Amino acid sequence: MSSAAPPPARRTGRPRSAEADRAILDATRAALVELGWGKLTLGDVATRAGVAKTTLYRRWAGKNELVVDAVAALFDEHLELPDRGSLRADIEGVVLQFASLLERPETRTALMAVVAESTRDDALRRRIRSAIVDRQKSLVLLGRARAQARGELPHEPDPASAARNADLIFDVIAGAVVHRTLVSAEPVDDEWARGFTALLVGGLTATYGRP
Amino acid sequence: MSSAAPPPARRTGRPRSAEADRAILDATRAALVELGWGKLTLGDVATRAGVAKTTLYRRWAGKNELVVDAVAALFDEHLELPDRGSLRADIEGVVLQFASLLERPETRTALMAVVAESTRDDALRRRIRSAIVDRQKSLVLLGRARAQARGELPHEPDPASAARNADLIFDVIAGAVVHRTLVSAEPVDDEWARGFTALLVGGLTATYGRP
Amino acid sequence: MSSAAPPPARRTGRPRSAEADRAILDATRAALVELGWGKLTLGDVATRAGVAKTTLYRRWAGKNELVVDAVAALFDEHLELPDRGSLRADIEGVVLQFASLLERPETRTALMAVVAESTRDDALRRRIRSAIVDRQKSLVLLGRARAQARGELPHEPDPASAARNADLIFDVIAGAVVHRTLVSAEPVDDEWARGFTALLVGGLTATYGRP
Amino acid sequence: MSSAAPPPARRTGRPRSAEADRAILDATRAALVELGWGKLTLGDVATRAGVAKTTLYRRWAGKNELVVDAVAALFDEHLELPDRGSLRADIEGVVLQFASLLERPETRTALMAVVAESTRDDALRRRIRSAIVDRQKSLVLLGRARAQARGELPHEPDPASAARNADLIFDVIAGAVVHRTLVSAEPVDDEWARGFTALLVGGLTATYGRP
DNA sequence: ATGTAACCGAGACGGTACGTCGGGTCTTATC
DNA sequence: GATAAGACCCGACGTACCGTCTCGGTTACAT
Repeated sequence: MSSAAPPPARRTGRPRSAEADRAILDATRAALVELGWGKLTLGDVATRAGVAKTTLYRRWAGKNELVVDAVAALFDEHLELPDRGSLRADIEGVVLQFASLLERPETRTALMAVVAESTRDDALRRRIRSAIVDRQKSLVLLGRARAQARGELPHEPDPASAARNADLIFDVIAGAVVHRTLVSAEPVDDEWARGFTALLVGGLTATYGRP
Repeated sequence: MSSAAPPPARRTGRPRSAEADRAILDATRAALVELGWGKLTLGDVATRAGVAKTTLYRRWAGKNELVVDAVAALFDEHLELPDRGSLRADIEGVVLQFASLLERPETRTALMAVVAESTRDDALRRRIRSAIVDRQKSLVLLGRARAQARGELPHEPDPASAARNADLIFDVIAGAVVHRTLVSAEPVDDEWARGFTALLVGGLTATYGRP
Repeated sequence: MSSAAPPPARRTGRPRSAEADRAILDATRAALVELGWGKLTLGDVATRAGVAKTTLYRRWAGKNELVVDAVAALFDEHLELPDRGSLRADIEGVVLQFASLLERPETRTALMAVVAESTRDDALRRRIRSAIVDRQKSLVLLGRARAQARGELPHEPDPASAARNADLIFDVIAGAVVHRTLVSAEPVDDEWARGFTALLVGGLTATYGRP
Repeated sequence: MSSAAPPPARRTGRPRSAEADRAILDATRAALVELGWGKLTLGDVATRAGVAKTTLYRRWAGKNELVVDAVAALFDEHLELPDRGSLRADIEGVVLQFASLLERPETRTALMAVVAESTRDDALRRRIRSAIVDRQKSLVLLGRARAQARGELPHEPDPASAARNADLIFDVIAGAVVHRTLVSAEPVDDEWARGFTALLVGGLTATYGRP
C-alpha cells in the first residue's frame, strides 16, 4: 500500500500531506474509469487531485506503481469471505465477488495492463503480488480451512503439498474468472458461477476425496 | 493474419511488398522481446524492419493491431492437438503447449497488454478473438469431440448447453495457465500440468458423468 | 542568420517549411516586445507562430540562438549608412540610427541578455558577432573610407593599425550608445548625439590629424 | 549592500545571523563563476552557503536583487582613483581598473544579465544605478575636478551643462570598456587603454579647449 | 514503349505527454 | 522569532513518439 519508497522516517522539514495521497488515489481511480489505462496521464491525475505533478512523482515512481496502489485499495475494501455454510456456496460467493470487482471499469482496464508491465519488471510484480494477489489468495486458504473444518475436504498433512494445492485452486478460480471476464468478454453471472463451481467442487471431491 | 482492412482488391499500381509485411512482423516480435510492450515504438519497429513508418501505418491502424497480428502468427504455428490417446493426455498436452507459448517473452508481454487495451476497444477485442482466442478454443472443441468418440465424455444433445460447457472448459484451462504463468509468475511444469489435469478431469467426470 | 545548423543539403524527406522559419522569428520578436527576455518561453513562441515546439527545436538549439537570429534580422533591415556629406554627419546619423534600434523593446531586452549568455558560450558569441556585431562594424569601416576619400581623415598605411583603430572607434561608438541607452537609461536624442559626435570627431582629428 | 528593505529594527526573537549574509553573497559569487547567470539557482546558492532557501528569500526578493548586491560589493572594493598626476594617467588608470573588474568571471556574466533584466524592471534599474553605476560615475566627477584643479580642463560655470558633460564622458568610458570586453570580446590591455585615452583626451581638449 | 496509379524511403509537421528542474511559498521542529 | 529541512504549487524545460503529410523516386500493370 501507500508509497513505493516510504522514506524510513524523517524528522525535519514539512511532513508529507496525508490528504494528498488520498486525493491522488481517488483521482487515479476516477481517471481510470473515464479514460482507461492507455489515456491515463499523470499530469491529468495531478490536476484532478489538485496537486502538483512533482508531488505525485515524489511518492510514486510512475504510472504502473500508482495504478497498482489505486486499484489495490479496491481489493482491500471489496474482498471478504463470509461463511456461507458450504464449500460450494463459499466458492460461488468468491467467484461472484471477484467478478463484480472485475466488472468495475477501473479494475478491468488497469489489472491486465499492470500485469502486462510486470512481465518485464520484477519490482512491479512483487508489488502486485503483495498488494493484490496475496489478498485474493488468502480467501482461498480461508475457504479451504472452513471446508476442512466442515469435513468437506480432508486435512492435508504435508504442508508443501497443501500449499501447492492451494496455489492450484487459486489459479483455477482467479484465472477462470479473469479469462471469462476480460478475454472471452462474457459476463460472470449466477449461471456461470454455478457451472464453474460444480466443475471445481466435483474436481476437488474426485481428486482429494472426502475424509 | 495480415492487415485489418485489406483494400478490397486493386488491379493497378505497384503492389504492396509482401516482404515488407514479413519484415515488419518479425521486427515487431524482436522488439517485443527486447523492449516489452510499454517501450515498443512503431518508429523503432519501422527502422528495424528497414521500412518507412508510412508503410507500417498503411497496413496497420496502430500498435495494438500490429502486435495482435505479430503474436497471432505464433499461435498459428505452435498450437495443435495431436491425439494422445486419452482425454487426460490431451489436456496435459494442450496445457503444456499453451504454457510454452506463454513462456516466450514476446507473448508474455504482449498478450496481457492487448487484452488490457481491448477492454476499451471492441474492434480490438474482436480482432483478438478471431486471431487468437478462437484458435485456442477450437482445440477444446476438438479435444471434447475426441473424448466423446472415445466414450470418455457423454454426447451433449442440447447445442446451447454444449457450447456453454465448451466455453467454460476453455476459460478454465486458458485462464488457469495464464494466471499461473503471468500473475502468479510460477512455471507450468509437468507436475503442475498433472495436478491441474487431474482436477479438471475429475470435475468433468463428476459433473457430466460417464455415458 | 537562418538556422543554427543548416543540414548542408538534404535530398530526401519532406523539406522544411520556409514559412515556419519566418513565423517563428516574427513570433519571437512579438513575444520579446510583450514579455521581455526573462518571461519569453519557447513554448509560447511556438504557439504564437502556429508551430509545434519540436519544429522550433529542430531549427534552433535554444532561446539564445533563436533570439539572436530574431534580433539580427532587425539589424539587417535597419542599419545602413547613407552618405550625409561629412564625417560629423555620418557619425551623428549612425549614432541615431543605432539608438533608434536600441529603443525598440525587442532589442533593448534581448541584446544585453544574449551578450550576458555569450560570456559563457563561445559558439553563441561567434553567432552574435557574425549576425550582429560585424554588421555594425562594417558601417564604421564604410564611414572611415568615406572620410578618407573626402580628406577628413588621413589614409592609414599600416593595415594592422588601421584595423585596431577601426575596432577602437567601433567600440567607442557602439559602447557609448549602448551604455547611455541601457545602463544610464537616458535617451539618445539629437543633443546627445551632437555632443558625442563633437567629442569623437575632436578626438579623431586631434589624434590622427588632418592629412 | 545587504537587504533591499532592512526591517527597521527588531527587538525580540532570534536575531538574524550576520554571517549568513556574508556566506550567501560569497556563495553567490562562487556560483556565478562556476555556473554563470543562466545556470545559477537560488537553491544551489542556499546549499553552498549552508543556509535554508527561506533565509535567502527573507533577505532578498529574488535572483536579480541578490546578484546585484553580490556584484556591487566588488565595485565597492575595487574601484578607487588614486591621483596619478595627469588627466591622461587618471583616465588610463580608471579604464584599466574597470577592465580588470570586468575580466572577473562573476562580473562578466552578471553585469550584462542584470542590465538586461533592468530594461523591464525600474526598481532593479534604480538598484543597479545606486549600487553600481553611481559608484563608477563618481570617479569621473573626481577625475574631472582634479583635471580642472590642475588646469587641464576648464571650469564649467553652467551646472546643467557640467552634469551633461560628465554623463557623456562616463558613458563613453564605461561603454567603450564594456563593449570591448563583453561584445567585441577582446582584452583591454595597456595598448588599447593608451589608444582609447589618447582619443578621449584629444576629444576633450579639442571640444572644451584649455582654459 | 509509355502512362499512370499505387507503392516506397525519408523526414518534417502539429500534437500530447513525459519526467525533471527551478522559483517562490508553506509548514514543521529546533534553536 | 529566526532557522534548517523539506514538502508544496506552479510552470517551463527539452525529449520522445504519435499519426499525418509532403517530397522525390520506383515498380508493374494497362495500354
